[in-house]
Amino acid sequence: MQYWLFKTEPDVFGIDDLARAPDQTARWDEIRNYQARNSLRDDVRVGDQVFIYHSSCKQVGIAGVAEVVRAAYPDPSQFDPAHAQFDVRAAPGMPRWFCVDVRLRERFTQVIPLRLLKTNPALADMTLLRQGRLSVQPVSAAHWQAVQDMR
DNA sequence: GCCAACGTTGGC
DNA sequence: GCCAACGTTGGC
Repeated sequence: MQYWLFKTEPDVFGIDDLARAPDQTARWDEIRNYQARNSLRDDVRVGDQVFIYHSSCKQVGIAGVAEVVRAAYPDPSQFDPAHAQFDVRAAPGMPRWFCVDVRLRERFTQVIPLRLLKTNPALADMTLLRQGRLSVQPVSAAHWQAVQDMR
């Protein structure tokens, strides 16, 4: 079992939307970054635990935990010409982008702010703080625990 | 809205 | 394969 951090913009789809989704389960899609894609496609497995991170919003930070319930499959949005994330270079049978399904496990009573994460020495070399723009990133067991300890 | 950091594209 | 130009992310 591995740990991850997935970013999302709550104005588009946040942890509250996940909580309201049928079976509190949703497709994690529209990832259009190769490094993130490679993680999704090759390394994210059913049962992996995921921090849900809210970006580009009022309360930037880690909002809760989800669990991967379906491993990588082709992201349908890439094939839909009406979709903003349509990719003309992709074709069914030759998908370029992948998605997974996640189920909510826990919504933190308070978002753990990025501002606070930055002050924790135990997180100094966490990918989130080092490579700010990666939308799917692995989290070490030590970093996972250090974040949990900040709740 | 600004802008730094980083990712992608495409000519050569 | 290099790298300039351009596009995007995301905190502030």
